Amino acid sequence: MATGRTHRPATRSRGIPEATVARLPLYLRALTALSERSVPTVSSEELAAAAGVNSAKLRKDFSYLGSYGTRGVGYDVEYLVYQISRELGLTQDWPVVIVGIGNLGAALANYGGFASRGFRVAALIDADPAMAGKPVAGIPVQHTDDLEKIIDENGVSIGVIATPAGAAQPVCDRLVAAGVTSILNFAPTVLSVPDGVDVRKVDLSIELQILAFHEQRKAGEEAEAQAGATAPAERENNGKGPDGDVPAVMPA
Amino acid sequence: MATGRTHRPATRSRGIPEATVARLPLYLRALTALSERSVPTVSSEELAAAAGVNSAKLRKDFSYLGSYGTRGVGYDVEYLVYQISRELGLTQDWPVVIVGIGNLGAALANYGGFASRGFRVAALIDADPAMAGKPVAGIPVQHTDDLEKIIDENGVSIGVIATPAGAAQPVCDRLVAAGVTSILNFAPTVLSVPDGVDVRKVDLSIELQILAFHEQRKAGEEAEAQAGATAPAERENNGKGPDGDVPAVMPA
DNA sequence: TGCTGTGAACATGTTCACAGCT
DNA sequence: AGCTGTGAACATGTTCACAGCA
Repeated sequence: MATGRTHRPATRSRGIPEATVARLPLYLRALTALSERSVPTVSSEELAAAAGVNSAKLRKDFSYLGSYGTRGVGYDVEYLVYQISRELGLTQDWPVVIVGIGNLGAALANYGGFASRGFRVAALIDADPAMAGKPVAGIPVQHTDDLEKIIDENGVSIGVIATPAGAAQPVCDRLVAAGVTSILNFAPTVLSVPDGVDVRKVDLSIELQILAFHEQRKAGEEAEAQAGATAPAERENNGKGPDGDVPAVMPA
Repeated sequence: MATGRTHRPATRSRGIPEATVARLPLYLRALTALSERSVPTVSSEELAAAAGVNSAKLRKDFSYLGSYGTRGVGYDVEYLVYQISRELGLTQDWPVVIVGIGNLGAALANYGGFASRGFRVAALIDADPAMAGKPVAGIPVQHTDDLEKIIDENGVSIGVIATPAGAAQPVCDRLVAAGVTSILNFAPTVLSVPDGVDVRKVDLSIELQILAFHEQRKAGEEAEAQAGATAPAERENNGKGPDGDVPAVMPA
């Protein structure tokens, strides 16, 4: 998914699996909480529980970063916090712009989790002239016209798109043209970007739909269990044919 | 993640891979757009492009649902829309509650993508008495005290948590106790739930951190390419110790 | 003794390439 | 001829189980 690029050929492996990268922030959060409670060391078992994964996975994940633990003891909390932060690139400052300051954009601007992790909201951008100058989360909203200038002056390489679906691709194109190489997209659209640009998508309704799928399956299992005995081999219809039950057409 | 549970032991397979389930909403969205433009059929190639995946994957995904295409022709748009909707459980109505009506909760309440997919926001719930009665997205906010009653009266099985991190687990417990079996969690916490309850997590800052990782890697590769020669085998620093920069503090 | 670190077995997911139907 | 549907090869991710170090 839009992510990988050329492998690191020379030097050492440095190939941290994508699945591991996705869990590092989780570990980091758990470790930060321990750090605040001044806990000096944790075992893989304890930390795994706090992060909601199993300990074998956690140890394997950490093994990709290096040998940061001590056998018979566990991991030094502060040291691990530092190593993971560095690995994730959080020891540097990442200026971020948020484009589209509606409900969601405002929520993102106010979200504390960004600032505390090295992300700095450098600017808020919206297409509505009425918004211009209005402060959101203490930051004045700027107009889309100045997008390129803003990106350039702040050295922004990460952009967040929280516009309506229709505006997302044009905004994306402008961000990329202005030099942004990583995009977090909240608009319900597939963005197309040139090679070398990473896109991650967060889609609220997709998550709900996945839940609905499992929810439905639970209900089905109950019914099945009640009915006793062998379930009726799944709606037979399946043989194909635009017949079957039910006409067609979606809600909308 | 948090999703799977006991495998279906008996009966027939009906095992749609999790990865496929996660893509069905994507296909559905692309198909709905085609449907609106009254396009009667699509090839796997076209649909795959619209959904941002490759065509082999799409065909494999559909093959788990059944043989819904026509060789030499493609897929009937309306028919597929219906089949996927049914598979995802979207042909039925899913009442949903949103707990925590801050910026994010309000954004969710206003989000059009829910209503258009069979999800109905049955209630908005917040702990702040000052919010009670205030309408958000046309729906009056109710107080947390009535949570159980609301769940019960509306037959809610899906809950969305958009509270601050600290409130998430208690809210989750109450939702589960009241009968909710699927939870979409926006709070930056690991929720623990009993068996049989599904949790999906959407974490804004985690996504940014993953982007930062790749962004950093890009920068590193450039530098390396410029500098030529072997990279300086990992910052030696930090022989352990509570030095480091390391910010700290949890989101909120 | 008690933990980490990791090879090896297993499970899941993706891609290829082509047989088979329309 | 043109497309779907799918076995088989491959790639990635997870879990097991234990060797090896503190």
